[in-house]
Amino acid sequence: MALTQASVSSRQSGGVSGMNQMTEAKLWRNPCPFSFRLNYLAMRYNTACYDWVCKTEGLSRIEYVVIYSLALCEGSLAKDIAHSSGFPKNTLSRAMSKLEKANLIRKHIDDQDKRNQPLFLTEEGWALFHRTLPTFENREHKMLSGLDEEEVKTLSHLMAKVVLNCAHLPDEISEAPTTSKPEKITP
Amino acid sequence: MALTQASVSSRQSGGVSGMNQMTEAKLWRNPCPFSFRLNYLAMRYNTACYDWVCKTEGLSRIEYVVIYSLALCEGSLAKDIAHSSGFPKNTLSRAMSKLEKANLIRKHIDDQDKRNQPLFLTEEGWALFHRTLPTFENREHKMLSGLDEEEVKTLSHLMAKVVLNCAHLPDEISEAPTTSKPEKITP
DNA sequence: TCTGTCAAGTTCAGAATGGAACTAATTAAA
DNA sequence: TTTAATTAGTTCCATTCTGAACTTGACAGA
Repeated sequence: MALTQASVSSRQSGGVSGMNQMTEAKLWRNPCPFSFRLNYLAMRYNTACYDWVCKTEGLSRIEYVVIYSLALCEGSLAKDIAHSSGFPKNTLSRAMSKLEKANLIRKHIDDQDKRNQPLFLTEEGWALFHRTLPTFENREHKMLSGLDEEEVKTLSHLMAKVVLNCAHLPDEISEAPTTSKPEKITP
Repeated sequence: MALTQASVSSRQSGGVSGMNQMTEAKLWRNPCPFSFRLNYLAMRYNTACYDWVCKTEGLSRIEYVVIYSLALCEGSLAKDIAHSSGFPKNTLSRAMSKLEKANLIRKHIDDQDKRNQPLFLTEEGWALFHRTLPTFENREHKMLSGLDEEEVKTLSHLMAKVVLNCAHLPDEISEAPTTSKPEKITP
């Protein structure tokens, strides 16, 4: 990836951090600084980790997300994974077929409601999870290594708070653009 | 999206927040809680905003990212956008052709180095940016509405710190899995 | 027990994606 | 100089993704 050497040209290098000027701009004079930081950090985490898991285990991002999700919550349904990860259900359906063929997960059938297919990791699935987890933990740990213990706690707490708040937001933004409200058309 | 009604079945509902059990698990007993919160929040922001911009302006996520990036830093090159956004350069190349045809951006030629194509917004590009920005700002604002002013400041500060720290991390994870180091094989 | 509605998951065809090979320009080395 | 290596950006095409339609099952109301 990049952000290492700043191009020294008419667009002078960023200065402070050795980042290129655009990344500096997005960090420090961005009308949506929070969203940029989220996306940037997610990208720095995901690219490294999922490239690695693809190389070492031959699993795509979504396939690994299924394994990981089941490790945290066995017996869940495909739709639960869809909801917590944001992937569409047909993409998940494909991932799960592959994982089942690879004998990493198993589908059960819920006799209460035969539409449901509670999912479970096989022994091989658990083994894969346990041998890959340290790399993911390690990347997260390295990303946070610039913060002291107290700061990590604060950050965790605040982000959890935002996640909870987020659950109440509508999924879709209503058509109307955010023009200043047309109340008080005439005083 | 979801997280609204928890499925009340053998997998009992999450409790606290009205989220489904899997999302609760990923929030509260996840070995990588930070990464999940990042990805989840990014997803909640991106899905809503980019679906909206697609519906109202007919631009894909990456196309809008180009517009937004240039609004923050005109005269940048395609590779700068690639670096700060994580999209591959061929995908960007395609996006830029479309934006140029739509008369939203313009490519100049750097006479110092003819490989470079500094990019600029046209008047129409600026107009599009200005009429769409409020929706993005608004979504960010709503996501953070559960925090008070002081907390938002702290969160911003800590995330910026993590971004800066991240710039030094390697892009790729070395092949070797994170086994305990083989030092001191025999005492 | 129909009949209509909704939910979970699958299938499929058209669209989007991105790795690899390419062009063109620049710089470094011989 | 020539030659090799590097960089910005483009093109190609096999793979992957995803919206929409579909299947199957559950269930509410008449």
